[in-house]
Amino acid sequence: MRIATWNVNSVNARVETVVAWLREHSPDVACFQEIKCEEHKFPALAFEELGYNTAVWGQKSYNGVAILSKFPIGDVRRGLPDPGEEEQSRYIEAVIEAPRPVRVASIYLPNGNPVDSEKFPYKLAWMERLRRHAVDLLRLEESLVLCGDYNVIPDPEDARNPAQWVRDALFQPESRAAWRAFKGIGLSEAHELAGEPPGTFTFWDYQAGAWRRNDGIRIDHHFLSPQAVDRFLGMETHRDARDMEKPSDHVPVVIELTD
DNA sequence: ATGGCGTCGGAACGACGA
Repeated sequence: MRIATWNVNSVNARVETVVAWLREHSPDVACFQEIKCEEHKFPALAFEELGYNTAVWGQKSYNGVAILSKFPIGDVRRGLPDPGEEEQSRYIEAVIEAPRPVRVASIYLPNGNPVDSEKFPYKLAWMERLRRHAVDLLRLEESLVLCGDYNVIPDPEDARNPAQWVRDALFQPESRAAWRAFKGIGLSEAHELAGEPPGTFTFWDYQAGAWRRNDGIRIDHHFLSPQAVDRFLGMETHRDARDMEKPSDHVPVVIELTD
């Protein structure tokens, strides 16, 4: 089973690009982030025509996450426990009802910039909520894949030019520590399991020729429970997608598990 | 160098992204 994560940067602005990529690569599951629309404006039909079921948690203009699956989708959860009053659409989880099921979450972690604003503590608090929920999920002892745009650059080797990120929320010591604490509850990172080399980036800014200069960062991650690690076969970071017509600024990352 | 570039809402340009 192949499971993709992709921050699509508006699913409606990008639908032709996204459909073209799905048609070519046909992952069993695709987790989207930043769909930037409410559920009634999600182009479900375009994906159903490719054989996907969909589960969506959207909001107007910003954020929004979705899960596409060629298998039936069950046990959908929208949002983390303990939501605030105006909870942003950043987390959706579901069970992919394959012969050997996998619980999958599509995660759009807050950016947190600027660091001296209320957005940075919001990011850190959200990461702690995610960590606590993941502890509960691990107790289920299932095949579990928590993937998405984590908006964290884990290590200097995950940026072409780490110095330009030192004042950025994505590379703050607190963000990186929260990322390690999350991983430390007993999750494994696909990037490490696959032995991807340094310089495997997943995001390049639209601005200033970042793609042309390969000025990228690695911020889109898959985390696996021990039961999913046992099924891990490999991964692909789809760098070529950054050269598609009307590309997202992120590229898809795909892991493969045994069926 | 906080700008570039892209998207949204709503009909100009500010908010937001990373």
